[in-house]
Amino acid sequence: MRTKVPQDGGRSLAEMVAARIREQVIHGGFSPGQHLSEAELSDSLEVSRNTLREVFRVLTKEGLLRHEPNRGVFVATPDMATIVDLYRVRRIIQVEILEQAFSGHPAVRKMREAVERAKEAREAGDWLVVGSADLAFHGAIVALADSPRLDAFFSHVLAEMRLAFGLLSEPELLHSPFIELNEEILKLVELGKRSEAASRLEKYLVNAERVVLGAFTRH
Amino acid sequence: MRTKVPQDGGRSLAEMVAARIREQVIHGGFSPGQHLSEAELSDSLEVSRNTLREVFRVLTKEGLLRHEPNRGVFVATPDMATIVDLYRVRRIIQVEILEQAFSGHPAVRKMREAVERAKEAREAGDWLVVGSADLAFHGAIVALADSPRLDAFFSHVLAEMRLAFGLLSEPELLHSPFIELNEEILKLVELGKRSEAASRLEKYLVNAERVVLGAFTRH
DNA sequence: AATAGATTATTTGTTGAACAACAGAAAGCC
DNA sequence: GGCTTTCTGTTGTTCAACAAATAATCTATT
Repeated sequence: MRTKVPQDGGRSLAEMVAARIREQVIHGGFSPGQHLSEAELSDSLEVSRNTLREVFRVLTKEGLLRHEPNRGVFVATPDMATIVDLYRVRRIIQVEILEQAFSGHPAVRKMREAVERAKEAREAGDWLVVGSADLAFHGAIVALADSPRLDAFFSHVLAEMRLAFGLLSEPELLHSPFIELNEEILKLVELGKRSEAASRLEKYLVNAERVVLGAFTRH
Repeated sequence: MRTKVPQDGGRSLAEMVAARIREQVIHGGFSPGQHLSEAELSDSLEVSRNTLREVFRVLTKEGLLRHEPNRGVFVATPDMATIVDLYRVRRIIQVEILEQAFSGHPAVRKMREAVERAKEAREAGDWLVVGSADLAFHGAIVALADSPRLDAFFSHVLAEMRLAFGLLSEPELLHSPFIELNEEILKLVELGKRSEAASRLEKYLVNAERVVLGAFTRH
């Protein structure tokens, strides 16, 4: 299947190939643990092997691929240890950020938009959009800290979470129960009740971790 | 100056070239903002341009280099915004980790070793080692969280801090006053007084940020 | 039938040359 | 001096080649 990456003014080909593969990894276009052959993929994407290797280095740094010297590159395989670590990271970062949040911050608007979008998508039964909105809500929490480094790091965390969620076939179970909770956290932030919001978020994360680990166990 | 990277059993050439350049960036072998010419550097390191490009992608992701499409790669230039963000990241991550630390954790030993090493190096007047020990102390704090992702992220934070410190010519000012404070934090952790340790660390970070920003202003 | 060792095939890691595209510098014109 | 055009140098990408490492296959032994 030849799928040449179209040119998008301004962006380098490597960037676009990276975006393409990132998208495919996150949305299950490759199997977990799948080996990505340089020769095959460069052929099907119609790019040179060297360009693809640059892309592999970048996506490996983002945690979506795993590079083993002399053996090649594999799609990352989130396992239970991954889930545990991701939620640990989130508990440390998100909770602390919320403890220091202020309600007038522009990112609160993004949190609100994400909650509304999730509710609409739930009515329409579009669980993929619900999931995206849920994760966007959490990215917006991190954006409260005004830290480009934390934003970038957390975007990798979210990408890995999407990858992990993609392994599970229960989007409704993963996201639906948390829409009301997100709204509650949002309201607390809007009211300036930071400690309560942080406490609520921590409970949410502990719960969500349990749910996700449970779903992993059933696989 | 031709400086071929020696072969080191098992590691790929790209990895070793990355390590070489990382070392040079951190220790001031290049000027801040310096443009790194692919042609020149591949020639002087005696590696192919393609290999070097892979390395550039990796180090760019680590924050040590800045890649501008079609213009090339430049050594990162920590400015005051960088310092502000790095300390913000540290306040969010390190303080929260310390709030949850337990005194029996193996990383407490690393913290202790770093403090001892700093004290010895201070006696010997070796401020570079004092600085490394100080940063290792902080890496050990993060290691208390047992999170590979936070460890990796923080190692980049530390590399950027080293780069920033390298711009300043006052190692004594940057590190000496904090050896006793590190020991105090260590003692509190060893005694299980987490909140006090966290509070102490927060004050330290606020102070250190001021000192570093002050030194930047004088440059 | 299972295992170990040898051989073969495939893939990755690296190189170097080539060329198109882009950015910056230099030259020319008003 | 300012603007435009041309030139130069560098980056981005491609391709072909080859060495090294790993995986797959085959053969021999128990």
